[in-house]
Amino acid sequence: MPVVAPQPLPKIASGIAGFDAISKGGLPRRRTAKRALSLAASPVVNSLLAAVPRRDYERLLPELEPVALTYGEALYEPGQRVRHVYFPTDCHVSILVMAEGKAIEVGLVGREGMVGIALAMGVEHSPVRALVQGSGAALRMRGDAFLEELARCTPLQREVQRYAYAKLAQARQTAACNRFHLVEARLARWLLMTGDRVRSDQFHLTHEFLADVLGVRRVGVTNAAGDLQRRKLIGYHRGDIAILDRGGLEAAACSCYGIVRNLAS
Amino acid sequence: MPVVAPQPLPKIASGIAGFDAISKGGLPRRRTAKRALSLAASPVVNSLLAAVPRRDYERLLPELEPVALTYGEALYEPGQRVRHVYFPTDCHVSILVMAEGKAIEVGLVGREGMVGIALAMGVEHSPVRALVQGSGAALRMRGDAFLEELARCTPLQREVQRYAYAKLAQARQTAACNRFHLVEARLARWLLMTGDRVRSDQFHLTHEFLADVLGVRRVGVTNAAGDLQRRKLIGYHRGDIAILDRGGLEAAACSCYGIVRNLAS
DNA sequence: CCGCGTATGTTCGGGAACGAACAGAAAACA
DNA sequence: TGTTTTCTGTTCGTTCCCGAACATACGCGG
Repeated sequence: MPVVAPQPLPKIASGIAGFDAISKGGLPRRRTAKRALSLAASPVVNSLLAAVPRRDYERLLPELEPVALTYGEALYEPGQRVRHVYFPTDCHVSILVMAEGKAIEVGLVGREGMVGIALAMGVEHSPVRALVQGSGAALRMRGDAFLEELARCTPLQREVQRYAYAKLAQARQTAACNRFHLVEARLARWLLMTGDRVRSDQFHLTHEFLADVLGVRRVGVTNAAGDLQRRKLIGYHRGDIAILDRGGLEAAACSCYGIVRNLAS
Repeated sequence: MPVVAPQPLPKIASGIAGFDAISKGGLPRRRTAKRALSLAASPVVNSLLAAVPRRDYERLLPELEPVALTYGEALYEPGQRVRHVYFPTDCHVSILVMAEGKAIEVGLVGREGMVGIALAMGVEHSPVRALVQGSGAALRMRGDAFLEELARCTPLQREVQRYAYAKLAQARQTAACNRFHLVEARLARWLLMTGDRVRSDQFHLTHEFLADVLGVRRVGVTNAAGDLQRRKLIGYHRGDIAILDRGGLEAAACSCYGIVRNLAS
């Protein structure tokens, strides 16, 4: 079976590792992000939460539960009721549409966004699968608490809505991309996007997993990746992928990379 | 050139034709739709507007300008500022993503929705092209007036948000569909969806136009359509398309048809 | 250090769609 | 009426990707 099987529920972070590891990162902060509020003695590293004014944030804080998400964990399954929303702080999550046993990625969420927009838009059941793709920390919140806060806090509402629209635009671009672009270009785009999310040029991903998110055969990934490697754009070894030549990889990727990145604004 | 060239601005309806033609239709009304308010002496036939309570609606009415949209007219071009939102009452509009000279449809809007969600979500410039695909009547509203009303009217806000999420889900499903399904199945789905929008089994569309919305060559459409015709599922003649066997066509279409229809709820 | 699971590489035949080009036929127009 | 435009049908060689199957290589646990 290609995609990792669903697992029980996310475990509580066993040591909030990663939280302070990020704080030194050069994340371009949002306007309201200069507060240094203490959640485990670290600043707010999720862009959406960073939009919440200090006063509101303090009320909201006890509702935010730090969790450690691990590779392969499914946060939502299609048709399931959405009980929690997640704000990644140091991990990223794939949004997958399932069709006839196959899967394909239609969105990617990192610390710039949230998982569970459906709730914010008045929809209680997720039509998609949300799969943790890069292990790490996130903040989890109960659905009803989130909705309450959303109703109360206009800045958060604004940010969430803009983010939701970015997701829409991203999904639309992906629809076009899936139709027009070759596997190799799509692979390159996807590696770049993942690199952006993990803020590193190295990460761990098997061809099998890549085949799933791209909606192609594993062999298709092997060929495309092999070609990229021959051209010294990437290197990999048993799942350890490294971006060697970012510029070259961007040239190999389709224009959708730049378009989607700009959409996220 | 495949897609019809952009045109100036929509003209004002020269005789509000179509408005009363619809009123007898058996549209499944929304819960709040039993009011019989008079806009050109006819009830509200747009589902989103139907969510507006009577009191708010009366204030909103003068802002709604009836316009006649004609086939091929572009309501938005990519990158353009969104000045108006449109509520189709008796027409439908394609949302297209442009990529390298080619186009592909990523959404379809009829009387169940609106064109210009971007504005409602806090985004001022449309990343997509909105092309009138079935001529007919719509209600147009200035962007700022719409935003004002949105802020004031919670029921409208709710409906618009749910609709926006439906659009997101639709775009995602389309992304998967574009990747996995054959031209013939996608064509069948698309004909069914259009039939739903125009509430008829007959409409006018050339192969050339179909090729554009499906993102394939015209020849691809000719072949697929020829096959569907041979199987007596559809009939056509120089752009006049008729669905002959709806059940059969649904069988020929991919499951995305049912999925997307249910999402629209 | 052996074996087995996981990850990657390679091959083969086949099908769907592509780009390009041309032909016929119906409608629109002059 | 004849001419032009629009719409549809058909062909050809090519490319990309598919499904299936098999071969190798690494690394962990016994």
